[in-house]
Amino acid sequence: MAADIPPAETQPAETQPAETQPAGTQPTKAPPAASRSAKPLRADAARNRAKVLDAARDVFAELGTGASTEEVARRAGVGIGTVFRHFPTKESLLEAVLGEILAGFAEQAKARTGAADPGGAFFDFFQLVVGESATKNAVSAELAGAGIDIAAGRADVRQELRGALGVLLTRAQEAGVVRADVGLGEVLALLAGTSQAAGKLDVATRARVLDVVFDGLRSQPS
Amino acid sequence: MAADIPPAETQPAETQPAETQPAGTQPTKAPPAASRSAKPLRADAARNRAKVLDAARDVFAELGTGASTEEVARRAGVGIGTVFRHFPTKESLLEAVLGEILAGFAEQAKARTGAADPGGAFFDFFQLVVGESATKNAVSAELAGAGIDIAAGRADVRQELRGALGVLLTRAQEAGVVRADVGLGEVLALLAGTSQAAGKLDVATRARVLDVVFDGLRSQPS
DNA sequence: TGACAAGTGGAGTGACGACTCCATATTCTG
DNA sequence: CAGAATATGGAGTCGTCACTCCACTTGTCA
Repeated sequence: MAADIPPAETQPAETQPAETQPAGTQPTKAPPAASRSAKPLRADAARNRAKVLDAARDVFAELGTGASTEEVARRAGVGIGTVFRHFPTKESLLEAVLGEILAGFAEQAKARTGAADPGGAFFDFFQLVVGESATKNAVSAELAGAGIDIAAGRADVRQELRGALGVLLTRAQEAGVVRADVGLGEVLALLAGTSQAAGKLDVATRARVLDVVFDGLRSQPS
Repeated sequence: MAADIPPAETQPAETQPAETQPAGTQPTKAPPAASRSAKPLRADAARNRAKVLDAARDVFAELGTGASTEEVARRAGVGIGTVFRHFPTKESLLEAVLGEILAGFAEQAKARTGAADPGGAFFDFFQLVVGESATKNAVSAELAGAGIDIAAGRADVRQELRGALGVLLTRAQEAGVVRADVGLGEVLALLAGTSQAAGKLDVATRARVLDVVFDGLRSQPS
């Protein structure tokens, strides 16, 4: 479960190299990157784009989303002009970063949809997200807060996440592990809130908080 | 002190959009809180200070803490100079607003410390804070997030809140209603996280989220 | 009531941030 | 390898914001 979010894969021009999809992932929404229609992007350009995205993730995580674009450029080792060439707006940069993070989560969720132990898969994923968010602090704060609206452009990614998490949740409920009266909305809220709070907690406290939330989510005997 | 808890708010919500108030408007809480020891403060000055604080609360709640000081001045119906006379720094303004909110919570918590039903008092307070925060949205986001550090100056108020909540928690635990293995830190994190998440939830979902958290906090039979 | 301290408003200042422009550099194509 | 297409960096523009300054108004007190 120590699966990191792969920071690689910045170039969306290709379809998933390999997907661990044990069962029934329909090609319904198959081409996720299809809409990136136009240009092949020159080699150095692609490289720089990736550098910027990487730097942006770090900078925003560290300094908050209020960090200046210039700081991102500096950290990426490129000029501001380059940053703006790839992301015409600071907002679009934020959106891209957020999108990448969400995509990572979505992938992790999907990888678990076929797990033998639905309850374990659900809680495991929940914990993973909270853990990740604790590190990426500021970004996830934004993720949990207003930032998620900013990322409205990545509606596709959000849908993907919601879908996968929905499956995880349903299966866990069908297995009788998670109480039946919570929906995706509640789980997402809990996930966001817990992630948000986890950021400034030590591991032990975080574990106890998670324990409380998990207990609340479990099917009650009564 | 074991009196009834008035459903009253932290502050009477007499929000009026008008900026130039007609004669006969009672400013909320003319003499600012308490222990403002030093200066006698002229009558109109006190009035303006209150207007600014009020406006600031609204503005920051509505537009986020990024809202400009000028907007606060406008909303309060005073000049920017006046705002800065009372709060020499934007940060100090934020601090004052946050301090007021926290003080309100602390008061509510204290009012419940002697309640006959410790469990009820604890959960009731928790719910109250979450509900308030949902309205005051942006401010509480800040409260839950980095903003709480900004308000470091109001350490006294924070301590007060912690103290009162601590009593509430302990009593609820002694009554066997709340599980014994959570501490103030966990509760505060849960409170902050839930408040944060509650902001953009409809009432029904919010209620269900609270239900989950409360169940998690309750003493487990196992 | 008059005089003085306290308070006020808002134009002005300096800093900083997002975003533009373009001369120059790098990659690609035939 | 030449030329076209693309991409780059960073100085410069424009707007906004926190905060200052001070001529003027208002409250207070003898």
